[in-house]
Amino acid sequence: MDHSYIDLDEETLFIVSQTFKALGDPTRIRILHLLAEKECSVGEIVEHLSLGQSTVSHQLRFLKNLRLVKSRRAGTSIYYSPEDEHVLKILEKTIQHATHD
Amino acid sequence: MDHSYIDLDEETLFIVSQTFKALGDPTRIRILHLLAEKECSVGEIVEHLSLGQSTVSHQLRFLKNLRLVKSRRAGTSIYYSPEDEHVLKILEKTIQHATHD
DNA sequence: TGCTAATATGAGCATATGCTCATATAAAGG
DNA sequence: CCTTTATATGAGCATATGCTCATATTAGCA
Repeated sequence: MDHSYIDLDEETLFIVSQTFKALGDPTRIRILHLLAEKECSVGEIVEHLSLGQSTVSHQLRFLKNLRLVKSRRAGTSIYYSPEDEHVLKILEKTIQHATHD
Repeated sequence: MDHSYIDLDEETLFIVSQTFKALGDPTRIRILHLLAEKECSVGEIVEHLSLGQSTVSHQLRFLKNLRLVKSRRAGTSIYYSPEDEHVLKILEKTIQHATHD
């Protein structure tokens, strides 16, 4: 029997699974897809997507911890935008794929 | 305020999130990554990845329901291989991305 | 037809996830 | 400073997820 297959190391596995987990939730997909179109404040996300303020804040923290979004302050508002181009492209391509099939 | 943004429809959201959820688990990533290299029977997956037989069977059913893998019978063994090229490419690219950075 | 090997399935359990409610923090303006 | 507006955070709860154990199913073979 052949045992030459080299498994993925634990760190790679962790990074990759975390990344896809981030994309595996409808709320986060909606947020990222919106931010792909334009930078938004928390309040704008809440309005556009009809979500609770707390929900959005929690999910943004999640996405920020994974460096998928970044933020900047403008007065009392905080504006979010995508940070990881690679992940964003994957998301948008998969949405295209799901839509046009 | 501008409300012209068009949200993703529910079905697209479901398909996309399900797809990424499938890739969001280390065990399934390992299985798919192995199958990307070569078609394997359930027993071979169990051996290569040191997983429980039941665990592998359950995850394969999950992946098959999403049409990410297909199977063929050969005697008492059942051989699995990837079915969705698009998803497989995304996985492999993301692994590359995580590895070489 | 029994027996064995390979795979599938269901129940049960522990942990993870995502939401809501309430409250905390932070900045701007009077 | 004090209030208002915007955002963040923590606790609690319901559901989802992934594993293990036991058992069922299926195909090959004596």
